[in-house]
Order: sequence, then C-alpha cells, then structure tokens
Amino acid sequence: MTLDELPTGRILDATFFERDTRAVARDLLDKVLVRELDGRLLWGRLVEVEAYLGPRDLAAHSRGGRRTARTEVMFGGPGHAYVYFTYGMHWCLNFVTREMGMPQAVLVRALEPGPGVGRCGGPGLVTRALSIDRALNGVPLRPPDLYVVDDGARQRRVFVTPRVGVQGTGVWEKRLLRYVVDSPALSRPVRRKRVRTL
DNA sequence: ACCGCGATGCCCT
DNA sequence: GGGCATCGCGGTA
Repeated sequence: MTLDELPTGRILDATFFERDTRAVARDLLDKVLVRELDGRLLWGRLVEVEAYLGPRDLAAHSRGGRRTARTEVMFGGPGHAYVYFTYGMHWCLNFVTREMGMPQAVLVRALEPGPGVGRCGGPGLVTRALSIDRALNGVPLRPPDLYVVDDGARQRRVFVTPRVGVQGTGVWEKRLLRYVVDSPALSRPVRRKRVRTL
C-alpha cells in the first residue's frame, strides 16, 4: 500500500449523522473526508471539529431558530453539507446532523492533508485545499462530490476545548464543544492547560 | 510567545 | 451599518 492511495472503507451515511451532534463530532475524528473533483480525489483525515447545537446555542447560525436562506440547509435533515461564507473571503464546511427540522451541525476545522493537498489547519484552509465553496452547499454527503469514509483507522485520544472564535455568548463560549486529536495539523495546538480529555 | 489589524463581502430577531 | 464559526502578516518581546 502506497502513501498516496486513498484509504478505502465504509462511507458514513445519514444514519451516522442523525445522532447527538456531540457524538457525531467525536466519532468523526480520524475519519477521512473525501472530495471528488473532475476525476481527482482530494482527501484528508479529520482531526478538529466543532459541534453547533441549534436554536439554544447562541453561537450557532441557527440560534433562536433562525430560518433564513443561509441556514435553510441545516433544517433539511442529516448528512448534508452546510457551506457558508465569512470574513469576506473564506468558506466554511459543516456536516448537518440530527433529524429534519433540527438545525444542528459539525464544523470541519482541520484535516491532516492527503498527498498533494495543501495545508488544512483551519476551516478556511480546509475549503480552499479541497475546492469547496457555495456550489456544495446542501449536497448530500455521498459520492460523487463529497463524503466521509471510515477506513478502520483506530481513533486517537480525543481532547475537548472551547470553540474557536466564539465570544460574547455567555456560557456557550466556555462549553467544551471543540473536539480534536493531537496532531500537527490542528488550527491551534493542544495546550494541556486548556484541554480536557473526553 | 502574544497581540493587533487589514482584507473583503455577505448576512441580517 | 455592524458584525462575522478567518487568515496571514508585522510589531513587540
């Protein structure tokens, strides 16, 4: 087996995503995100994600049950991509979780990049490296565009921290909803003092 | 190491 | 008009 072979295995389907969002986030770590584009395969191993818990989560786009053109795909059921634009230049990729009508999601923050894939140490870098933009908003997480594979790799120890860039939301900015495994590809390194094991 | 800030455009209880 | 689930650079140390 060569290093540039795509890891193969079971593709995670909607039943995987139709669960507690924190459990989905944790279980996604060390799975492989695959992007197919013009017959090319771009992939990376998930090492950093965040859970966004819907209407009551003041840091979520769907806080207060906001249902707008932007948030609409989060209401559409599990196993779809939610892609949004921020800071005038970055796209961010999420996986929609929970049953239809429950607007929750997991934000993809970092990957260990596969061969030929650029740095993925941050949500804007992930989408740039994998050519993900608004064209993928709402697509189902299955071939031929975008999907997640369980290649059987054993999951490393999981750490939890507060979410990045979440401020001014009271208790929500302290909650441990960022899930990481210790990897050089993280957007911010695991610092023992600020991290708990899950 | 940390901190500040500019870029840039979309969203909007 | 104000804020934003970001990034990279430049300054100070």
